[in-house]
Amino acid sequence: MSETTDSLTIASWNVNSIRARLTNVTDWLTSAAPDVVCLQEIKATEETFPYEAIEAAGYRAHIVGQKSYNGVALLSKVPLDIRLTELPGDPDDPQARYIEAELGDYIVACLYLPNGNPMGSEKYSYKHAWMRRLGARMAEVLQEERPAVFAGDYNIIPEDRDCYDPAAWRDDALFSLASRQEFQALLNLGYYDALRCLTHQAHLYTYWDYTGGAYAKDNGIRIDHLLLSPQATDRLIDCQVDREPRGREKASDHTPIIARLER
DNA sequence: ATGGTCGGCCTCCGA
Repeated sequence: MSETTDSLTIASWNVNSIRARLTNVTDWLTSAAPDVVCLQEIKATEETFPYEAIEAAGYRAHIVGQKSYNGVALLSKVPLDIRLTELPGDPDDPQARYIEAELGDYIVACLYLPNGNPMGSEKYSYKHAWMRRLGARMAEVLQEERPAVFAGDYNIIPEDRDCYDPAAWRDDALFSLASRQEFQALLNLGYYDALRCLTHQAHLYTYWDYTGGAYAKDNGIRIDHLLLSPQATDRLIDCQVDREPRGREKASDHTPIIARLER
């Protein structure tokens, strides 16, 4: 997607360590050049985040960091105002999974929803509690009646067609009936799945496991999503998955998803 | 084919 003056491009990418992925990320920032980039699993803190390299690529970085695990970042070519650095609803939650900003009249949230495996574990109940907190926040934002983009790794496969082998994933926390229902509840608030608004492409997956040559066999799943408020949906021009970074050396297991909206 | 692959970090956990 090339830039135009009257549009805003917003991308989401789980990079699985910003330091291990640095050249892949800066190369992609230079070539794809989105205005705003939501990164997940940066696995870095303010002390270890490579601010200089990101700035050299033309982006200001705002991060919510954590050592070893999780961590989210908002990169932007244009100024934005951070207004939340944690998901409301549990002040004791120590995991770095949420950052929210304003950019003009837009609201942009970058989220890393818990994986939740194995089913029935404390991780699974944490995932579902986190999704209910996210729903409460998304309902609040909806009341502002502004264009809002909730971008991130949702760790949810919404439908059979978003998975190379639905039967194999039936009892996984990414595809359990309860997980899919909780994701549908987010849409039922009044949000739209950007990729499903405009396109009917063959390849919509955003993640391929590192094991077993999954990418070469296209054994993928679609778990990275951009959910849009009605006001953002009205401004949606295009939404694409960019598979190119997944095929490179030292790739993340996820690949970026990008939307273009009227500014 | 009862395995397989990453990243961080410290010999295992999370994905």
